[in-house]
Amino acid sequence: MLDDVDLRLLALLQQNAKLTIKELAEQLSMTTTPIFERIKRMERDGVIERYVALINAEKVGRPLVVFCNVSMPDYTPENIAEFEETIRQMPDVLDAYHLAGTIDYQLKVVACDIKQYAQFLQQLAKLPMIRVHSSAIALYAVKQSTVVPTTLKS
Amino acid sequence: MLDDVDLRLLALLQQNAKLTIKELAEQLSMTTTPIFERIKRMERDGVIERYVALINAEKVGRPLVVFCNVSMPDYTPENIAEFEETIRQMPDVLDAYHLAGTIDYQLKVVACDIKQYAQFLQQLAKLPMIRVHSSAIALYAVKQSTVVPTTLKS
DNA sequence: TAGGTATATAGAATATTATTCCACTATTTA
DNA sequence: TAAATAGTGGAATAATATTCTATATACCTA
Repeated sequence: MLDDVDLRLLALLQQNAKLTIKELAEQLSMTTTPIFERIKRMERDGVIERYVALINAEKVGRPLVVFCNVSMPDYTPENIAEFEETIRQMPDVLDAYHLAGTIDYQLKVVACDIKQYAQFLQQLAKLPMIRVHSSAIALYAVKQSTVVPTTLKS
Repeated sequence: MLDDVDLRLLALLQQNAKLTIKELAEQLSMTTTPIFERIKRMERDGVIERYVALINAEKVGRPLVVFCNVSMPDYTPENIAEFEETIRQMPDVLDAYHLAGTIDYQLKVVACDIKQYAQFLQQLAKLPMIRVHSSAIALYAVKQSTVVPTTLKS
């Protein structure tokens, strides 16, 4: 479904979505027509999901990243659906993964400071279907990337 | 440094970087000139770091997300610098945070399958300055967002 | 109060880019 | 061989970004 040109195109667009069709074509040694068509096809097919601006969290007053581990003792479909929907609607939770193992969920939370994170935890604690297990504060980000590798292996 | 209009502008651009100046101006009930200037200013100031395409990891053959916890028993500046630089150069590691606590590091890794993740772990195991502590496999993503909240509190 | 600064409106001109077409070519496949 | 697929090269048009100018407004300060 995706050939080598597609994958290299995705690599470029993941690094910089502002590259023009012309620049992309040059870097891939092709003309603009097929590049344009490939991009549109991948947008249509959902390979490219969206284009976004990445901003500096510190500069908008969110310097704190905390990983919050949560378990769900009563693991029912209703509890799962309700908890996950609640999480999706919390803007401070940037990422949330359902994990295999005893922890069940890991939430990546951004906060202004510890005090605000404490408030966040209180919100979580109100949810009856989960138990907050532990929080791990990030000292700093070693790496923060949105670039999914497109070449096989590494 | 950032006023309310800036923050609302950032909220829009974080959702969809393809919005035109005109559309942004309309949504903020302003004219195009100040919107254009505000964006350029925030790009210059590093508030907006970059524009990227977000792609569907599954559709490029990376359906697996694993969180890998690593500790560094001999916590020296040299070991820290070397390990972190190694991590930055591993394309399968999308995110890496230095955590407060016993775990030290958490890596978010994307992989094609468990077999490839095993190979990744073997690569990590070669690094003499760290000890791989545990891996947590993500069953699925409840939420995946790059949108840092720009309004105070939540 | 008067002047200066910063930021907005409104409109226009130009440059750049995206988007859509078309004719033609090369390669692969049925 | 004929049809289908994907590319080249070029061109036309529409949409956008970018740069400017003139003017208005609010706010701060001397």
